[in-house]
Amino acid sequence: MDKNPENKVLLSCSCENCELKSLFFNHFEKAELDKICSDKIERTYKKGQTIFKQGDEIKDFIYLKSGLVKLFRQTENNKEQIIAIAKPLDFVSILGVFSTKFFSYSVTALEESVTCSIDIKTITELALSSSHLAFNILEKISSTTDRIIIDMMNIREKHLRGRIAVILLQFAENIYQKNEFELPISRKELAEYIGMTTENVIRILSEFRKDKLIKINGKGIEISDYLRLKQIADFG
Amino acid sequence: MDKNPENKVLLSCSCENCELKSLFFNHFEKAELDKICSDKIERTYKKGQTIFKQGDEIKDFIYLKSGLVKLFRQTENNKEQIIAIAKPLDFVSILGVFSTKFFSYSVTALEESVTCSIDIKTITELALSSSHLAFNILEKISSTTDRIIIDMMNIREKHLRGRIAVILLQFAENIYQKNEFELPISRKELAEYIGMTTENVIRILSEFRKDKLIKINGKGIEISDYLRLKQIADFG
DNA sequence: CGCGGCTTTGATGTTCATCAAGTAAAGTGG
DNA sequence: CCACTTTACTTGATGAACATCAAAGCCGCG
Repeated sequence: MDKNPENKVLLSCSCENCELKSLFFNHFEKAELDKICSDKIERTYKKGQTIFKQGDEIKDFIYLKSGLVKLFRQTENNKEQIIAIAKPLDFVSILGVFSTKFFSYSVTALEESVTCSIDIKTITELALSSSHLAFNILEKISSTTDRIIIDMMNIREKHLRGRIAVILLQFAENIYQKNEFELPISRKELAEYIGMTTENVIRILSEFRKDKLIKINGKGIEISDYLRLKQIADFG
Repeated sequence: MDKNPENKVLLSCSCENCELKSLFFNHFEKAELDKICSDKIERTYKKGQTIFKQGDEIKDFIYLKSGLVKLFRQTENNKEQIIAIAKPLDFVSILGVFSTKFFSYSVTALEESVTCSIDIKTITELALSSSHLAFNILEKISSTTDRIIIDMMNIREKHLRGRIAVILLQFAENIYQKNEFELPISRKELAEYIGMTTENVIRILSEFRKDKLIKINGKGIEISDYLRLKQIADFG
């Protein structure tokens, strides 16, 4: 490639300010950074828009710059299951991204979101030429999928009240870092996330409200009694 | 390949014949192979023996040369959950192996098994110096954890009969490649694997026997009506 | 407007866990 | 090797947890 004045190139593609860079690109050679910078594509999605669909060919390696998205899959019986919710700086393409040709799940935006895509061939080539990059990707993808597995096993052993409590605390602690937040998903999606029915999600949220554990205002949730909710989450 | 006098060194540590080598060590430099060869430790475990325990420090990168092992974890409520069953050439250290200091799960042998361990520092150094190795480990670990996630989600949406059917077919197809096999785990462990009670595992196995889907002889299972079992597994 | 999707509550039935009790098998120490 | 203990296996009865069905109010959107 031709050598443009370096500053200009970097600034023009805005990678210089990308928070993700510090996360795992910190071992990059200048040349690699330039390559990614010139190849990467930023895309903005409105709430509800599809980023990719189950069955789509895997062309890009994608991560989330800002916003919130859900990863979900369609079962044989045509029901949807939410696999995970990704927040800024999470990788969105995790499952099978380097080992299969097609996505086994879909991703849609839960709020206005910005993704950054790098051609899968480019990132593969770079990973094959930079062991640090490969290793950092390995670390990041592994810890993400590990988290998913452990969370799923934790949820599985709990009764419905425990599941709801766990998921509310997850939103409060992991995603919003606040005791008061707007649920980014519907009751139906909540049900698909933790393996129960919509009706029971609603019923148990109402119970929690009556028991003064939380306040509900549509999608707005406020955790009023953190300790008791925590107890229920841990099995009470 | 190259038939030089150094073959002797390779033969002496027996890596030459290790099937795993072809799986992901195929890009190794000679020096790397020698390093692994001299550092690796093979260990034999009898049925029931512990390979490592939840909470142990992660000192080694471990894969299974022969035999069969179970990966399981202890929940807060002191119950055991089986995460996966690993067969020869599977990695045994998958969750958190490069991102945490302590194992979040235990591994025990279900039958006489041989593992090969490589010091975690050694493999990390090698991965950091060989992008091919790092990339191959990434591919292998990812596809293993992906498989676990998808299987868990498939199991979750099924009724108990479907779960048992799925798991029996998994043993027949993935592990033994035979319609007749000895269950390597107890009814209790089967229950811990697919999230149900021991009693119901037994009940449903008995139902399947009465319905002439399978034959049971203690731990011996024979699948008599593959098609109907498959239908139940896929939801029938 | 009215339509479809989301939400809510109640009533009903099914699936499943729990409890109990007995048999078989497998490990243990004298 | 046998008595002993423990662990695994099995079946039935019961009740709790949960899904399903039904009906009505709500909200956003074309």
